Amino acid sequence: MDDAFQSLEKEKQERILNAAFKEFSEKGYKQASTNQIAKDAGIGKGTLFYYFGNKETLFNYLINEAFEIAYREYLSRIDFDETDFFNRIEEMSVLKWQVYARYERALSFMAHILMHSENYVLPEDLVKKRQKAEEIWGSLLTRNIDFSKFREDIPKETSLKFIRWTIEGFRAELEQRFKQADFQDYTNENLKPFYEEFYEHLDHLKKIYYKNSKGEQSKDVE
Amino acid sequence: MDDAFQSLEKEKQERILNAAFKEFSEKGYKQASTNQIAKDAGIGKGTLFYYFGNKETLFNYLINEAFEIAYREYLSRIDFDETDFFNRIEEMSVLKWQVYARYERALSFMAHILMHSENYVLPEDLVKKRQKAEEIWGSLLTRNIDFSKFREDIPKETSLKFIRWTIEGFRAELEQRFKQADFQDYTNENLKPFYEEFYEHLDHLKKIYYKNSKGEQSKDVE
DNA sequence: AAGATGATTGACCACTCTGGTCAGATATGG
DNA sequence: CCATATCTGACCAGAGTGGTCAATCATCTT
Repeated sequence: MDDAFQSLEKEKQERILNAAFKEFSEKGYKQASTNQIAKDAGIGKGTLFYYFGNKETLFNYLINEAFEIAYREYLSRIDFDETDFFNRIEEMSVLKWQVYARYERALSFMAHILMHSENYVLPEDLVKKRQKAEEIWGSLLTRNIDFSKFREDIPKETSLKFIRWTIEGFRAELEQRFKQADFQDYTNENLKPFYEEFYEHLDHLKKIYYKNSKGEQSKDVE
Repeated sequence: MDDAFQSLEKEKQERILNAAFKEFSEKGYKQASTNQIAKDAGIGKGTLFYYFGNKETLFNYLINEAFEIAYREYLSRIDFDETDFFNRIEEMSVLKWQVYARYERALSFMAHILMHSENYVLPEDLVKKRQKAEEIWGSLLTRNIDFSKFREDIPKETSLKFIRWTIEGFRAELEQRFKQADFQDYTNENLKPFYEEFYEHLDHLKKIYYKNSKGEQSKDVE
């Protein structure tokens, strides 16, 4: 059959895709080994080519799949009716962690190809998808946000960048910590302390970048 | 001679080291190709092995060299008598850019091996150097800093992290912009607009994270 | 039970690239 | 002119590459 791969049990599909996501995002297109992918997925090398024909087709399939996931599970779910900046960013972060827990490999793969986009020529039908995704992506933190709450003595765009960078820094630190501690089990239960840390940070950021309408700032000396 | 490499003109040494730095930091130890390094350095493959004997020795030489540079050109030059946090961070950043302009490849290489330290076993004499470097590194933004200037309503460690993350975010954005614009010429003249942007950011951060002794914050509405 | 068809495999292919060697060429200095 | 140090790329065995295919296995139909 032509789409033998589609007819597989979902679990097997996922095993194969994850193996491929992993290999490609770790080594890039050229250095990635189809042998390794097959071995990692627990199937024969011939089977892999039976499904996808050749390396390039597999790669394009992965790109499409990753974009599909990112859109379906993340971008399309943002609630643009939420106008408070910090509520929006909280919603985004929580959603992102959930997606990451479930589709870590796919998202790492996407991050890789976005980061090294110079090296890859996307097939035409994917270019549009990419543009649309980037458009939404870029508007996540700005569309329909109530910026009147922000302090006035710093340009709004600057505040926005600073907040984004701060949260990205926190995310990177978490990733580091997870890696170091061999963190595996991304259940909500296990993540609880990190969520609390995150909310604490959000509170501080709000204190910093929102207007201080109550004038609390001046209780200086301890 | 045994240290034929040391007797070369500095320029040739540097060409070879840079080629090696580049290859190793892009591909990692195993995937890096000695052929590529030789070609990139503009010397015969035999010559490379004449100098270093084998791949591993070359690699260890590079690690040592990178640490040497980081210490000599950066860590040892920080002025710990400067107690103002933002002056300290400004000094560090400027110094880092200078070093980066001159030793980009070596620093990227060091970043790579620090990032993937799980994969590499350092030779014993380097472990000590690494520890010492990390010790200094970790104290750059804390030792002999006057923390009484910071606002009191946010934990000092939190403020510190936030500032670090913000500046790291700015640095990452600059790197991105440079890459996109094929920026090559790291002369002070060319960097000027970016310096100005940086100082502006520093001012804003100071306004944000230092105590607001003059109570300026409340000039709200535009 | 026999046959047919699709799914799966790994040995195999031609080819590229690997780290490393070494006989010979070239440069240097006495 | 020799001796010694420097430098080279053809060459090596081995590993790994993407891709093929005859053979096996599994499932279903008749």
